[in-house]
Amino acid sequence: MNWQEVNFDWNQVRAFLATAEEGSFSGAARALSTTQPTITRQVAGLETSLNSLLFERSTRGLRMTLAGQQLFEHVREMGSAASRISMVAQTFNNEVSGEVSITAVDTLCVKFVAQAIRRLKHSAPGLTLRIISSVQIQDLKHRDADIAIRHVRPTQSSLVAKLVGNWTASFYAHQSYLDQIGLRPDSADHENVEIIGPSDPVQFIEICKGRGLNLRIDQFTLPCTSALVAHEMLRAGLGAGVTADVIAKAEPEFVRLWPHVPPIDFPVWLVTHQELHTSKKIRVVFDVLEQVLKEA
Amino acid sequence: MNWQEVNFDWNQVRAFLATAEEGSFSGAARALSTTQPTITRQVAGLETSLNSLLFERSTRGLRMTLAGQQLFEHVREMGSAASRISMVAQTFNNEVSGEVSITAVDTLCVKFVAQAIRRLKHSAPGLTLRIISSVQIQDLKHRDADIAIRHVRPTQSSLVAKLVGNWTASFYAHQSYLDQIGLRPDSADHENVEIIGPSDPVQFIEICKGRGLNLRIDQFTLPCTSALVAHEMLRAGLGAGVTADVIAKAEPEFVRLWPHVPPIDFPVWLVTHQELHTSKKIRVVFDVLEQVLKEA
DNA sequence: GCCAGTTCATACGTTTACGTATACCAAAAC
DNA sequence: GTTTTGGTATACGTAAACGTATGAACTGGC
Repeated sequence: MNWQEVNFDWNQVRAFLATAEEGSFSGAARALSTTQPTITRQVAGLETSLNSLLFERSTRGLRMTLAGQQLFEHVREMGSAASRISMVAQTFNNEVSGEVSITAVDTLCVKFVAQAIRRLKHSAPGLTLRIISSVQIQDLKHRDADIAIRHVRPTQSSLVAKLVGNWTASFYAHQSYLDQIGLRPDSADHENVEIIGPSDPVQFIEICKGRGLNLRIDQFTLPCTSALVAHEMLRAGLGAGVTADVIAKAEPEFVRLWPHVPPIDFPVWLVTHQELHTSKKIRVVFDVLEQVLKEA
Repeated sequence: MNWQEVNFDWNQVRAFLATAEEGSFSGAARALSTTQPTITRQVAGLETSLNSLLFERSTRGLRMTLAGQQLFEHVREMGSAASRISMVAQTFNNEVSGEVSITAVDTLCVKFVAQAIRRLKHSAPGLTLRIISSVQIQDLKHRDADIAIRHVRPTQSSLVAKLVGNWTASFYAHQSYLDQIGLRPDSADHENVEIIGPSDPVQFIEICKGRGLNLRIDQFTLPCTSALVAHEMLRAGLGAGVTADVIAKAEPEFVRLWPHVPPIDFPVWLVTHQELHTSKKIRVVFDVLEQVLKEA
């Protein structure tokens, strides 16, 4: 390594990375558990070392310069490597204690992750589980979460994934809703059914059409961004919607609709970072989650 | 980025990298232009943060632990990214001043790099050229040099290379040596000729055999690790040896031997890092070197 | 239009990390 | 055997970086 040319402060690079990610000095300070003047100083110091302006400052925030954008790519790679360092170091710790974070769709969090936590409370009492129920996919590569439950096969080579099941989902409605609109469970009628569904129904309509079910866009009267909210809407008898069969079977009042429509099947993947997979505490949680999901 | 988990000091990682590369805290301190207590502290701090011992200390030096070795891989990648940051930042500087380092076999340094320097002295007076004449190939990726003259096509994708010539090399000896051993220039006799050659002649003998010249290993009485030293030995009339024709033709007393042996041909590549190729000052030197080498 | 909640910039006292100096140890050179 | 030359560890005064406090400017809700 030619340290003559690489003579800038690496912590200042870290400040730059956090600032770029958070969009402000103050935000970076919060993320790094430090103060805004420190971040401001560090970024200014890096700008001096590299002899380039990284951000244009204004009273209402920052804008990255062209130079900053070009450097950002490599700065992010530095951050990725730093992330891997912390993960590999985790590996050396054989104690099953501390925190493990899990991300999944909220309905799964409620049912299966809760079940996993219950079991771990006995077998690994020192463990704290952080649940990140998120609609958008969390970035495992940068360690936003340790373990994820996903329904598509991960493509990144740095992740290890295990297929723990192939589940199915069907249309359901609460008995009270059927009574209300006067629909018989075995009826194929779907003209006047209101659908509780995703906020962007276009793609969803296509999937249904492939299965012989033609829905109109105006039937999607209750778009929900959260699957858990959608589930509660179903239970409240406000319409019909798609639910995983394993979840619906726990609700005695849920009635499956349109038996002629074949269920939608989807895989269930348990995913973690390859560096973390050898960590004892991650492994323990991973294995329990696998067990719980396979039992479903 | 999850800064909760990546909570170590990045400068301490830099200290670890330098220590691992240099093999000692003191060496790392010299490389980073700081002091040994600082490096010792920083590495100790990293060991605390990562909760792993990185080096086993003894009074006569260090030995990296298994944990250190496993982490080193990612630490090095962090260093590579840091290196790229400095290179990209160079790019923004449009002034043709400062330092540019060139690495090449020493004979080429003497003849062509010197010629390039002479031209640059007029066109770019603010420039300082550092010449790294090295037998082993310098690591351009980590910026041990900015520009290299090589005789094999570089394989690394992060390097840009330009073919500036296809040169030939033949056997030469000084007139005085021929007089001494009584060899006629057009003679095919090579039984009693002493060869000034590489320190490891086995591979070299194979190449000669392929060209119809059978040399014995005991003829290599003057192995040289430096091409420049070998050249001076030739000039001093101590034996025969292979020299690039473009270099030999500047020596009026050099006589080409064994015309029946076809010349060895080899490519001449001018190489730099892809990130550096857009830097103004690097570009200026690169272009002059290209010009000089193509004229040869 | 005003006020609460942002943002970045700046001044100043305190803490932290650095460099100097030195002790100590082991292997190589004399 | 002694000296030289490498290395790490530790103590302590100094200098650099940090956090607190505060100011100025802009946004958005009321």
